[in-house]
Amino acid sequence: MPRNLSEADVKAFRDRLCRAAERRFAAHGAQGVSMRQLAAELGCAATTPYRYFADKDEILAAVRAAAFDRFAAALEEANTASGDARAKSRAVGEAYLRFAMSEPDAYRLMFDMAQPDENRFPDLKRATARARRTMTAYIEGLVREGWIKGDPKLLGYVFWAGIHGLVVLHLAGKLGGAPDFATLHRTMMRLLAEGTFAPQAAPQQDMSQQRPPRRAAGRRR
Amino acid sequence: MPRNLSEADVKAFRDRLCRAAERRFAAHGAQGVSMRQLAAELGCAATTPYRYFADKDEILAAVRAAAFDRFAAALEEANTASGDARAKSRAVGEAYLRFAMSEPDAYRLMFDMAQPDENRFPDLKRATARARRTMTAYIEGLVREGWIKGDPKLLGYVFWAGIHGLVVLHLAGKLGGAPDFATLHRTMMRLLAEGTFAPQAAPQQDMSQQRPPRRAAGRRR
DNA sequence: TGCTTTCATGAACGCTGTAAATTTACACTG
DNA sequence: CAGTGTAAATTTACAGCGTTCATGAAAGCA
Repeated sequence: MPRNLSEADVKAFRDRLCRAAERRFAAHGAQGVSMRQLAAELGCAATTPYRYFADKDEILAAVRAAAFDRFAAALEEANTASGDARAKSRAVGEAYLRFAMSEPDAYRLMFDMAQPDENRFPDLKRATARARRTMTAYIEGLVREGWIKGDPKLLGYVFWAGIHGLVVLHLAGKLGGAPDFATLHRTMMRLLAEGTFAPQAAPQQDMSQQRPPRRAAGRRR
Repeated sequence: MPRNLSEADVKAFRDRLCRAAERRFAAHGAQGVSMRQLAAELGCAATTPYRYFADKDEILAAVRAAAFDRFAAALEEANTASGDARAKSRAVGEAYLRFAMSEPDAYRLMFDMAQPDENRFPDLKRATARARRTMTAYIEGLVREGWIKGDPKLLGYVFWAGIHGLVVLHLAGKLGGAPDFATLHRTMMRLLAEGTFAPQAAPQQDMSQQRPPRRAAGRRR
């Protein structure tokens, strides 16, 4: 019988490769990294990784799944913050931004990439589901405690899209730094949260009819 | 003197190539299209395009600039809609979404791509500036007429990020179609707009202190 | 008709991801 | 301990990539 890789050996190699891949993906983009470079860094032949991964896409998927898991872990940890739902949501929001800003490449790897047929990679699917669950969970707490009002699922997507939009525009350098990011983020959150208390418009009726502009009003507080 | 390409000839070839490139970029992604394929479709040698473009990136930049111009034109046209600022903003918002949904690849080419050193391509820079100007212009109208309240520049970025976040998540298939997109978009716009009338929080004071949850209030209307 | 200059081309270079053939090295058997 | 079978690693090879450069074709002027 020949030598046979133990499960631990396989995991060790895969981990080593993923670490190298993530660093290089971050530096040069997933597509600016070649198998030969990766192999050289690992000190093995160019084709050796093919015993541990089906192809380059599978490496990318593994790296993305790892990023999703780190992201989810950060959010889950933040969600254990003491205090009411509002405090928790602040902590989670901060963790979200902290991750996006400190690991922009990982963030891009996660959300700024439409990897085709993600179903090929069950582990990636699991990790994305975990991250998503954590992200939207805290919205339910906010609704439950009355800090915002509305359908948690709907609001979850809207809040997520709002933050995500800011982050990707920021990471792409499209915000030009005009208003600083913290202001943008605070404004986005404040508008969305406060907006949930506005009376729901009558669905689909002719809202575009003339109606006098309002000039603020001051609700309360 | 030898034959000399007229300016019109150059423009004709560039346009022809850009049309083919855009179609193929849309179908297979900018990076899944090779110069050889492109040249084959044009019926010329693989290296002929290099007389008209410095490299593949310049082709991409030209295609992106064209997309930005079409996008800006659509928004500008919508901005001439009759009615007050609110009607205009509705028209512009619809034009934005219509473009994103009917030409998702062009949208991704425009916003979902961090082309390095865009300054290399002045025409691209011009086209992006034009699109951005149109996008944020209508916010000023809304503020001027009192439909929303606040700093137009800040609000412009926030509204843009909100829409953009929804669109990219939708295009990336990350919304799962749970709430339909129209609902998400309507909600986002409503929350942001109504939120601008909420009293501004006192800046930076300890807002995370306990404060009783509010259970709606109903502002007016 | 020739000369000159511009444009188009084909060949070639150094890459890429990866399949297939080949070599290496280990664990077991006689 | 030598021998052997086979998993693992390497080498080789291929098709394709973006791009450069020497070469050939065509066109205007003398």
